[in-house]
Amino acid sequence: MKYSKQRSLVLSIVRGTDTHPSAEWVYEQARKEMPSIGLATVYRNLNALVGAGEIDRLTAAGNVDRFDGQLTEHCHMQCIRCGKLQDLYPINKEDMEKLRSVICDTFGVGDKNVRMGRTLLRGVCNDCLKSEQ
Amino acid sequence: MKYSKQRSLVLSIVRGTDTHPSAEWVYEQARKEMPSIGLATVYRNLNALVGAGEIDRLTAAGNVDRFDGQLTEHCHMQCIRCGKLQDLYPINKEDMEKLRSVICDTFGVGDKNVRMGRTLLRGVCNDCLKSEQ
DNA sequence: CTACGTGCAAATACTTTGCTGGATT
DNA sequence: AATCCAGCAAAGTATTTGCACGTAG
Repeated sequence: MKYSKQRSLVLSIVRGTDTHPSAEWVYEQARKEMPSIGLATVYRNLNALVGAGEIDRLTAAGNVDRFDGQLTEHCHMQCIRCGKLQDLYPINKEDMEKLRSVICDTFGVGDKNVRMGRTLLRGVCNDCLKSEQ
Repeated sequence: MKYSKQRSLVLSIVRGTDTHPSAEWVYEQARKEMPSIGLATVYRNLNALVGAGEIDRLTAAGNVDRFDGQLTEHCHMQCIRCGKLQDLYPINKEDMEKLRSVICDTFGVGDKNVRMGRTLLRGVCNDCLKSEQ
């Protein structure tokens, strides 16, 4: 893949944050550095980088697509009340493997079918649990 | 909530299939029974039924929103190659509870934070595994 | 040098909204 | 009777695409 200035910039922006940025946000950041960049270019590069496995795409109900450039494997969780996305890192790194095998056993699917780092857990976040009293 | 003829029809269509229909598909089915129904009405009713907890919304990368009216708790899995969605039912019903507690332990979140039936597992389906050789 | 990337504007796809009249409780 | 719902058309939002030019490898 050719790494144009624009593509490198988009990648470094997504890698440089853990806020799960939207395309629009990446575009705004990119314009600070390169005012002539176009929104379509940002979209095209986000798609190209997802395709190349350099970043991940997070698609979740009520949200525009978001992107994640963090390299260490982790899950995401979305609150079904407020829609908020958060990162979930396993307490012990090796537990991610164990978790996968429990999931595969539970549903009777093969170990190679599940990618924990791409999985979206959903539930109710602590803030929303509190306000539901 | 008032149950108009249109709303009841939309509900029965979503309840009557396990194919995770899109709004468009529900609309086409609904028109067979009630040709005057409008697409906006279908969207409004799908949203109302999701809000009332009568059906679930499935949002996944590369797909339009889909809906699920199946009442027994199950997970969904999306293939990260072809995008296909499938239902995952636990081999033993009570394993869903055990699975949830393993997940919560792994990430150090509370038991009430996770709703398995709303969670989207992701990975590679058997068909795609095969064709990747 | 050539394939691929860019910026712009227009197009697309899906979903929501405003309005006026109609149905439900 | 009062409130909520329907149908239609128009608007909105997020994202993609066509095209002529530019640039990385």
